[in-house]
Amino acid sequence: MQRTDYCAQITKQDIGRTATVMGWIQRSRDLGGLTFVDLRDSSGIMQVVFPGDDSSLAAVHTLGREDVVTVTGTVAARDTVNINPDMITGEVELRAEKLVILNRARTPPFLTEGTGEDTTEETRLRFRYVDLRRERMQRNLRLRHQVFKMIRDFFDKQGFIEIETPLLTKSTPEGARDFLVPSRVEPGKFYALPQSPQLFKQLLMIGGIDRYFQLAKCFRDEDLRSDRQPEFTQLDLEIAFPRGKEEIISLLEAMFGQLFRCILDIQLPQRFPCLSYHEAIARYGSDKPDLRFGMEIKDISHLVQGCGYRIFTDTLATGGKVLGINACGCGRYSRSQIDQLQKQSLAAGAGGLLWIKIGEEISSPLIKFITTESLQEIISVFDASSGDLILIVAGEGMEPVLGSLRSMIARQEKMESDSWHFLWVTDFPLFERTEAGELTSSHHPFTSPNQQDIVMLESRPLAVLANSYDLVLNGVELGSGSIRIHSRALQERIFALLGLDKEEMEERFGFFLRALEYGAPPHGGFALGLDRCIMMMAKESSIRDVIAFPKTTTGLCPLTNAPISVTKEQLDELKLQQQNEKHKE
RNA sequence: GGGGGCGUGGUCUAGCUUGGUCUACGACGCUGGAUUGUCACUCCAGAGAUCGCCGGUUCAAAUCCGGUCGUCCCCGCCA
Repeated sequence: MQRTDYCAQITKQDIGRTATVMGWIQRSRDLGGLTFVDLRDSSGIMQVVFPGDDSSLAAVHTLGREDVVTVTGTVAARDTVNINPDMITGEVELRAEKLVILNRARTPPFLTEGTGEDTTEETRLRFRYVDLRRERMQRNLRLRHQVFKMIRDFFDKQGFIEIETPLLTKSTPEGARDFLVPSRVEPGKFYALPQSPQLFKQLLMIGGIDRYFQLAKCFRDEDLRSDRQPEFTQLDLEIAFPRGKEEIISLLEAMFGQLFRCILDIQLPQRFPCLSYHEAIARYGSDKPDLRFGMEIKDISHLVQGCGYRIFTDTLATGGKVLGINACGCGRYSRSQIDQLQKQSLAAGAGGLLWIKIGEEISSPLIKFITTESLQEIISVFDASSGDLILIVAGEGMEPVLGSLRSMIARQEKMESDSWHFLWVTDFPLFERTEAGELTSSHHPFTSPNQQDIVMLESRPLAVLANSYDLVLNGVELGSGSIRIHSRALQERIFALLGLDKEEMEERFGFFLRALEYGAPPHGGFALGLDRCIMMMAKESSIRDVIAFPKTTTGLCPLTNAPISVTKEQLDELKLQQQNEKHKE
């Protein structure tokens, strides 16, 4: 028997016709003389009816969940009273005439109905092949495919070509920890799996590829989170001779516009708003602000200048600022809820948290220290009214403290509306200072500085801005890009500032520096975390729900049990020795 | 590297605070039977658990303590 139809595609138009469907038993309701079976395939579910008087169909009584069958029968209309409005195929049913059991299934560890909330994620992953049958996972994987396909088509139309870059490549000891692969032919030497195809795509530009993209697998050996996996997929792209960052920005806006319109039926604005890094920090306390809600940071330094309150005057005297946000509607917060906010502020690095609660009357620890007029001025700056709570922090660089309070409150107060706020963040500092006091690239060392800042690279490196752009959606960083350095001399200056001497430069990046000397065109590009994008489009809270076979937070695969020990022979072949466990200390 | 939550039949869970009544609750699932319009079918009967693992305290441990493993969340980390 050959399949003629998919379950959920059978409609009233097919009534009277013979159909053969194949799939899994979702559920069967055996009434004795009459049996109903919900049959599921990749398209969905339809009801199959088995009459009791046909002995050739007697096997229906033995069917269990997830058994695999093929059924031939006649499509029939259901009587009006029997129509199930909750089912896509609820107006029809298949009257079975022939049943073949293709395969029996052991009782599954969980039901494939529902979204999986009724079992643990570990069990879902161990039996992923069963878990994937549920509608939610089928939908997510289909969405993932649609996104991939649409991206490929989009960039193809824009003149890009997809080129694969090596997975066995060279460790560039900067950034995340590499996954290493030992070389058999060169004992003691290792390949690294790419953290991104960064250098290869730049080499492709130098190689005369005008527009490159790749749906690239990337690997980073760092601790995992609900939005991080050790291997993940990024949309990597690069163009030669760009019309500045503007060209790349508008390409991505067009791409997202199409994705959201065609896949989610959502119309995005043609242009996404843009904030400079400094503006983002000043207004939202974050370089990836969530614009689904307001609660902007306000500087009230000028209002409290002469108030005489020690904490304020001391802060202002040492160059700090007095900043605050208005937690709208949080005026009802109890002492312990405010304590919670205070704890969060201390954890985020503030010396303390001051508050003004506006209710029937105004209560605040500040009342003793500042005049009623100043208090009223502050309240009006925040546009606060009864029921609001103003949170104030004093110090230097306190914006991120308020940023973290801002997101904490938004989450608590459910201010995160069901909307899509894309945002570009540009003009990041090219460098930042590590704890050890060294300079490090805030993006990556191939990012070009703003043209006019190049003169102060050595004199005031922290003031140099990068020709870069991050894309943020609802407070989540989706990706980042930049116009790259295409001159060897400038690239070497950057490396030198990062503390690399000539020898290290040659060893790590010699091949690349050389390539820059052979006619490297100006170029720039972008890298976008696709798993994260798809997670958000699917409204999932974990990246694992949009990846077919993800790893646990400890990097294990409950399905295959990877990673596992290898044999002595395998290690010998690679000239590797296992360190004795006892030597760990 | 650090902090926190969780671990009890196939699955999800109650019990743990205050050890004994636990011969471990319930639901779903499973097995057998009945059942001709169900769609969370219904009804009857039944099976199924070394309470993650190791050790300690105690007359007595699912329960208290220590360790360990697994898992999830967060900080660090993720150029």
